[in-house]
Amino acid sequence: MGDVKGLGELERTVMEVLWHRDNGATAREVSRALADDRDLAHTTVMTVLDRLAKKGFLVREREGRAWRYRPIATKEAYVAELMLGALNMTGDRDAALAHFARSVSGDEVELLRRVLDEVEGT
Amino acid sequence: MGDVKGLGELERTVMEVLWHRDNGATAREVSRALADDRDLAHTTVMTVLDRLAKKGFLVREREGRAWRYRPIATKEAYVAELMLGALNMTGDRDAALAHFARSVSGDEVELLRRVLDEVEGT
DNA sequence: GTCGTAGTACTACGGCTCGTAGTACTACAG
DNA sequence: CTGTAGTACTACGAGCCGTAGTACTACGAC
Repeated sequence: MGDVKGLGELERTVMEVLWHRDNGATAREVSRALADDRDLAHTTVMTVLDRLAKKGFLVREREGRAWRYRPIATKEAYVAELMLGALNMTGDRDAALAHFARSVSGDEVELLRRVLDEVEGT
Repeated sequence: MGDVKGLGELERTVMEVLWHRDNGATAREVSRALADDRDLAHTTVMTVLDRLAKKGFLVREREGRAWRYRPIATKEAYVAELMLGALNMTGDRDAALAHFARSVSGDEVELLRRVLDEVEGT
């Protein structure tokens, strides 16, 4: 399992677009989606999509002459993996985990508790 | 609150050394500590320490003519902050958090539960 | 059948970070 | 006064990322 790479700003923005739609998107679609906020050359978007695919964040499959890109993991999985990556960086997972648990807000403590209960049932 | 920067490989190694001792260390001490594993010029270590200080990971204070460097945060705090950084990257903290909670091992679920209980008491 | 349009692949370049280190200067010990 | 440890400052090459151009292809419209 390779280490979880952080993504760049634009890369993350593009991932965001893909995460927001079921069924992925073509370069053109991503381009259009970003057109409102940012003024990017179409090829820029294509390059980024290509890199994301090479990095293993996207799969692409043919759709006519174009490619349709799909995220391999959900955003939540990605974030969770980043978190685990950070956690693995330490020798003392427990200490770090404890510290983390104390850093989340009250509501989230509630949420965590619920999820833990649910996991317990497994 | 700036974003949590990831550290480079060597930077982390150096932080590791500092985290492993109370009371920080001088450049020379870090140099010596690393001498076994890596063959680094002394100035390299100094540069790294300097950068870490500039990035806000270390404080330094005079000790004779030398500087003594001390981590500003504990390793656990750093890791926790990295995790929170990842978590903040998402719009849906809850979903990510839930996903994360499901990704930790059984023992850690136990640990988390204990910590949560403790927090509750606050 | 040719012309525009959308699509692809490939290449490129500048900025920033990081690993790595040299050099030049200073201050204290013997 | 000379070596040694220390500092500050500068540097350079690799890699990543934002950004994009160019050159070529395939399909639809006329």
